[in-house]
Amino acid sequence: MFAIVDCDNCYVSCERVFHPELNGKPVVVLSNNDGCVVARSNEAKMLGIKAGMPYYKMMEQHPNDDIAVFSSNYELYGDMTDRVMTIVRNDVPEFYRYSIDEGFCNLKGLEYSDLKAWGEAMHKKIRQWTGMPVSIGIGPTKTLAKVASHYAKHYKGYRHCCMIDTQEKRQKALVRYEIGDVWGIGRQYSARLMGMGIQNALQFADKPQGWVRSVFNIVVERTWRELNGEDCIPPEEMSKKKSILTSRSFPDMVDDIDTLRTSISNFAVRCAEKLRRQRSVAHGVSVFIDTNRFREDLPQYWNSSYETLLTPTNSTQAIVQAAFRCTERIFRQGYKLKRAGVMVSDLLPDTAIQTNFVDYDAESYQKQHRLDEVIDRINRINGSETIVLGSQQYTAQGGKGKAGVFRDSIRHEFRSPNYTTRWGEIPEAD
DNA sequence: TCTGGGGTCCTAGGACCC
DNA sequence: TCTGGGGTCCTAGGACCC
Repeated sequence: MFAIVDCDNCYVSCERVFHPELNGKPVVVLSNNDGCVVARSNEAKMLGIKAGMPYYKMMEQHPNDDIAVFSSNYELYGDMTDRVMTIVRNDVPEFYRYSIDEGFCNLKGLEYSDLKAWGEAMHKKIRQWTGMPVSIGIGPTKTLAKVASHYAKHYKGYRHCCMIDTQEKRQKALVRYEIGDVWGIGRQYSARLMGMGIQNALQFADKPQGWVRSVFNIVVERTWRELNGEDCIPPEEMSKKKSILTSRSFPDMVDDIDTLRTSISNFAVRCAEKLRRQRSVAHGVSVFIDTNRFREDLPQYWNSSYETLLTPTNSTQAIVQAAFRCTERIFRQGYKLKRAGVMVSDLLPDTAIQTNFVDYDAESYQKQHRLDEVIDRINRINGSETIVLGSQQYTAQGGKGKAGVFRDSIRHEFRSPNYTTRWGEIPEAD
């Protein structure tokens, strides 16, 4: 049997831990730049606020509703959810983190204990120790566990834990489950399935396997098998990433290369840090830039550029320089850019670097490596961006540009403090 | 005025090889 | 008029997830 532990309205719940007066009230958390609604409390959902709705539209549509609004604070959410997942990990034979707010447990060996009681106790413990409300679904496959967690979340009677462990329970759960809510069935597939008269998960699961395979593909077929009780999604302990992307939308549009380079530099530095954290090196670096697709009145331009590095690396300097070269190749005068990003790909373990004869210089390589290590350590202890490259802090707009004070150019007007990681710090005092 | 930021896997088709 | 039969690798695009 598998269990999934899933934080309820994760980001909202993190904020509420430090604002208990907001329990029972509508609360939303916004994406970067305070752009879209990315998390909603149940009360906010009941007001009809949709996920992904632009913040300004929410304000237009709800001028008189008393809605608490937070900018996203990933440092806080990351730390809170780490605590939750640690509690679970320490209590089960096998655990893997699936996303920031979910983790799967393999409960093998516990089959003869009362798993439902285990789930209820787990919920209680997490709530007590961290303040985070979670829902727990248990089933013979991960997809069925997901179905179960949906019921745990929406029906009080389950006391935060629902288990599918018999055929009758499976059928009862699936017949009332919309096809589009099934894990692995997204918008496109559910539209097609509905067109064929398949509304709920049981109708889908009852179709012949060969039909599913021939009309769709092996991915959808795998979901079908899971719904029929066959475990076939491999655990994949979120091992190392195969590519790493750092990208942002700009709060204001960018049309000069110096400002763009500053952002690209920041993104490349983040990519290099993430590479080193997972002990990988990258063979490829790419950069993309994009105008604002919502502004049909402005000329549109998007492009990307990729380059292969002679020697795979995770050195900040090498990756920033490659990203700069990519940027030069695609930047065009006269376009207002809204978004850009840096991606490192073709990742390899840092233990197996295939060096290149032409440009490999062991001494400077070692030097750079030690420098990166020291900077990582300082930034880990003192907070990220304690030390930055010169190229990261150019500010054309100037303004707050106190020398040596690096600020990312992201709007987050309603950000809460990093309660659990940096006491006393007031982010974005200005 | 104002619209996020990450990832994964699969498939079809083209280039290229013998 | 009629023009083989395999392979592999890479890429772009499309689907999905959170």
